[in-house]
Amino acid sequence: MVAPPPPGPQAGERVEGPHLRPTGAQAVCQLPLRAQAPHPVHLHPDVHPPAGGGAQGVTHPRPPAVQGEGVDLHPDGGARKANGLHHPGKGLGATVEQADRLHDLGVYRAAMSLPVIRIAEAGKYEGQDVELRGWLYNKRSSGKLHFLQVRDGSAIIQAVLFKGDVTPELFERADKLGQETSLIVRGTVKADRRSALGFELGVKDVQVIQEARDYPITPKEHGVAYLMEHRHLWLRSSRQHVILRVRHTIEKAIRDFFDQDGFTLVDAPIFTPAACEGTSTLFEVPYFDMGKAYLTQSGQLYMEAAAMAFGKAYCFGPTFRAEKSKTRRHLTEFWMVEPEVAFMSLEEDMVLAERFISFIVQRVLEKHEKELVDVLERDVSKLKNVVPPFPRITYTEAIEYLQKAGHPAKWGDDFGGDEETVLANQFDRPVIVHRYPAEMKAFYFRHDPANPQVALGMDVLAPEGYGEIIGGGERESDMATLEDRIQKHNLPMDAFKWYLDLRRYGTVPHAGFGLGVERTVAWVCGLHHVRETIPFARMMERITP
RNA sequence: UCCCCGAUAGCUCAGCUGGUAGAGCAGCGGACUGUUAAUCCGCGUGUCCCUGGUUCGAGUCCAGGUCGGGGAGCCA
Repeated sequence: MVAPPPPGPQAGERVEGPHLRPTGAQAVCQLPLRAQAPHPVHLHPDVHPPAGGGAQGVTHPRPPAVQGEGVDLHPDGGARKANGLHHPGKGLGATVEQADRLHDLGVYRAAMSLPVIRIAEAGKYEGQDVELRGWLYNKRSSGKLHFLQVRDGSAIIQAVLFKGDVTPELFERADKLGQETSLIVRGTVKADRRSALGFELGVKDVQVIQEARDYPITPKEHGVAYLMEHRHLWLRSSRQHVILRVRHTIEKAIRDFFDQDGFTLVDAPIFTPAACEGTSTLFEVPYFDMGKAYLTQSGQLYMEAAAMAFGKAYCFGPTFRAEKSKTRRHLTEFWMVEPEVAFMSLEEDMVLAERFISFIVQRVLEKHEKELVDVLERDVSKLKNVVPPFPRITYTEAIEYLQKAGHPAKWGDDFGGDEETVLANQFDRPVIVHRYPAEMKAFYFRHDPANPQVALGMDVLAPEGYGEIIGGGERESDMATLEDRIQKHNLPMDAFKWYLDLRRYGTVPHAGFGLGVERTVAWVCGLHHVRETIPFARMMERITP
């Protein structure tokens, strides 16, 4: 738990406007608008393949202003209200139209032999004419030239229009395009030191796919609540783009780590018959004639079965908690990865956890150090420390330390957020706290043979106040002991029959842990709140978008 | 469930001890051949969250409600 001086942006944080997002140029639901009499070299063969959806009537070459059914085309930006923004598909056979569009694009490419490239690889095409497909991120102008910032999901490039290089119609039109207008740009890649990317595009031609108006996320500040309402668009912003790419890298690193280490991915079920641990509040769902089922709060028990089958196994999936927690580190739906290993002790579990976390963090640094610094303003020196071994202290030592530091903690209490932060702040990398009072832990933890008062469990606390990112430990492998615990915890023995079978048929010592993906991403990125670490956050009072 | 804070223009906010609201940005029109949240000139914008109360008069004070933000407990 955490309640610390938030490292990242504060509660009232503002976030930038523009956006980013991958995906190819597709799903075009609006007829393209084209510059009249385009650049001589790059004439638009405004010839659609025999328009199957002839309803559009847009098969004529270069109409001055074509009116289709429900769709008006405007050669300039003057008549935007009529520009069909609000009825994209009206009167269109969308499928046919899309097909035409894609076919159409193919014709252009073939006819002009222009490579269609992603912006991130623009450097490979210096001096060449290329085609980019994307969205207008922002624009500026200065009299006789316009600067269009175009993004395609891979990066942003500045496309420069000189008045003398394009038709007057196109030049005027370009100045009126709204943010997030989808477009295709053709031009020459040029090296330029003034560009963040190192390259610019000298524009020869712009083809508008759909003209966007009044995009809600402007290049100015917005509140978090507003941005969360527009999460589906907020994903396009450069900040969100970095965060979700780091999440992607972390998820890939998780899979790579376990894959390289001989683990088998075994997916755990989402519907479960009862509370696995008997602790948290779960989401109930009706389940045919069998009464109620619950959304999983952990795949661990199933991973114990998997570990007995595969030796080393892990699951990686969503987890659900119905607790009414309104904090910056809680979601009702979050992702957790849970490895479980046969013949593994608590000590080895801690070694696995520190190797695992270090691997993830170093992988993120390899791939995203520049973005972490430039966009998220993360102090990466604190991440570079994250290498084994991690400091380890027992719960009892932690309590003693807190008491010396003047906290009213006593043995048997769980740590509050403040205490966790105080502990974590003593170290320059994650700290492992182990051997908690047995009573605080779930029934399946093995108790320490040297001191039955404590369970062989461990938590990994992230630095800088991010709190618990891993919880795990060694499981009870003795059947009689386990049966006894299930009874004492008042859990339904029936539901654990299969679980006890794991002890009946070839039981072995085993251990594992669970790592919360969102908290890990929040820590690595230095974010204030976990809601930014998942594409569409589910929280107590938010289920849309 | 409990505690604290907030709600004013499309967005972000200001609005003092009560006198019927105003900045920046966005939008629109114009200027500018190197802009980087471009700049400069001009234009428009309001159920001041809702209901009731106090008052000559409420954005402002009071009560209740709604919605949002943060925290506690619990967890990853």
